[in-house]
Amino acid sequence: MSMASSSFSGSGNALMWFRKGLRIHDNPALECASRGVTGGGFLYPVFVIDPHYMEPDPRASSPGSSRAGLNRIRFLLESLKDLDLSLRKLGSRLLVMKGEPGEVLINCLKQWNVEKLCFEYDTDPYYQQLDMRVKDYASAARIEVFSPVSHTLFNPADIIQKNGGRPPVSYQSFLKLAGEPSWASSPLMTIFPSLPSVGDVGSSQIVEVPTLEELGYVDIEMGNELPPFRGGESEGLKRLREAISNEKWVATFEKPKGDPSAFLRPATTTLSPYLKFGCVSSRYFYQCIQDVYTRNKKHTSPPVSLLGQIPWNDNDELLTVWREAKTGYPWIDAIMTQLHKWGWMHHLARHCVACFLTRGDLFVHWEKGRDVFERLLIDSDWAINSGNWMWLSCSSFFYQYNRIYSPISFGKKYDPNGNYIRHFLPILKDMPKEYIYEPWTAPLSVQTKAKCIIGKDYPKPMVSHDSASKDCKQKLAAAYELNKKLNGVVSEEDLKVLQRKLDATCDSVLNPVHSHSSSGDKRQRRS
DNA sequence: ATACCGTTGTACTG
DNA sequence: CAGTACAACGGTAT
Repeated sequence: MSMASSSFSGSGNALMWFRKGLRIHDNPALECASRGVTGGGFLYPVFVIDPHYMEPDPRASSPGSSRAGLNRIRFLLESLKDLDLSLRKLGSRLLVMKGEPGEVLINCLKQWNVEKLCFEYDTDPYYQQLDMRVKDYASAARIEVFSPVSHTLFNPADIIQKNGGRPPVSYQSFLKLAGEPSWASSPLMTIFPSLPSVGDVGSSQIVEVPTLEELGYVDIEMGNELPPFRGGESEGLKRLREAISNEKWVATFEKPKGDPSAFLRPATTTLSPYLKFGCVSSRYFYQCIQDVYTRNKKHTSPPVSLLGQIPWNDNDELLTVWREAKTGYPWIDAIMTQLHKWGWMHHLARHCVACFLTRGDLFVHWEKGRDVFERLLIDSDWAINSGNWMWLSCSSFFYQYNRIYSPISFGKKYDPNGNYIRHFLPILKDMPKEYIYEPWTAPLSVQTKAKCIIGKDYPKPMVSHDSASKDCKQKLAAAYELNKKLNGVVSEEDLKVLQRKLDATCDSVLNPVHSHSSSGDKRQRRS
């Protein structure tokens, strides 16, 4: 059938479904929806509040819903508020509705006589499923669907296709396959003088962007530290402009050299939450950086087969201690506290806690850690988060398992005084810097003076890093060896046998350290 | 088959 | 602060 003839004689109405991509600038779906309105038709900009994502879950391990921590929900609400404001300036508004998104959307399509549906393509498994349902309905109802790839610089499907149907498993091969984005030198900023108006919404229940209280978050402790990130396109673009205004900083930026303990003024752009929700377009961000590179010729440059083959522990107690920031290693616990309070940490800080949970010390499955990050980070993205956990746990992409982050010395080299720890773990704020990374080594008199008795006010280390990390290395070596021997085909039974064998030899995880040895006398090494 | 390389280790030395 | 030894993986190019 012909789309042109149907829209000629039809309503001319279009529906823009916002999920991520909460912005006006460089928004191909919004642009298409706006252009798609014909002959006095209307544009319906919609956001659906999904109770599973937004409503309090009293059984969750920390404030928030079952799927999202409070900080991310707050960020999302702020972003929606800003989007609504921007739409109103253009003569439109955001139509906020509550309910199961698929159901709500299909109902809207029916009621409002929509001929064109536009929404950004999303690779998140949750949206893959939802979008399939909505698309199926739309095609049956002869509604035109436009779902562009605009959240990411590249279409993942293109990369996989170029690689012969398989995802690349090294960063170098990914870079090579990706190349230069096709839109790299075309203008992306869309300036809308105005948007088509919103039509009659019939019997649909439209609400204002809710507050946290209206969503049922009534018991939020006030006076608690708020994350220093306000959601929304306006704030995101402001931060982007600030970041790129220092061209020398942009041109010489080297990610591994950033200071993970910097929190008063973080060492990166901190644009990740804005990119995650699409408040800032990743493509526009890319172009801004390219512009700086053009003006600064000398600049820095950028970097699945093993799933389930590593015999990870299935120990939820270890996971809980890690999640609740009670490992007894101040550097690790401070980072986990920042995760709870801010929903954001420096990427190297994320490395430290991810390594500690998985291949470095506790040997807990990376998926457990991923799920904690997925819920609590305000910038968590399903693919990036999963990929990074595979990377850090040496499950894919990265395999040098002997390179383990020390929960003591890694942080110390950036922040010898321990200011970061003092800020996020105030119980340790009076601990002398000689002991702040290893407070269990402080003499009792020092602990008393610092008003922090280890084992009472702050926990003893849950494991000895020295022996735990040795065990982890041994386990990974055994897993890799088995994997090689069996040519990558490891059965559940093989894994169980390996697990039993390793449990017999490695038991440090069950034996917390009690020694008060100082850091200087652990030099014994044998091979 | 082999050599080289890899987004971001640690600990010691001069 | 740069250079080195340590131990040593899989992917990729030749």
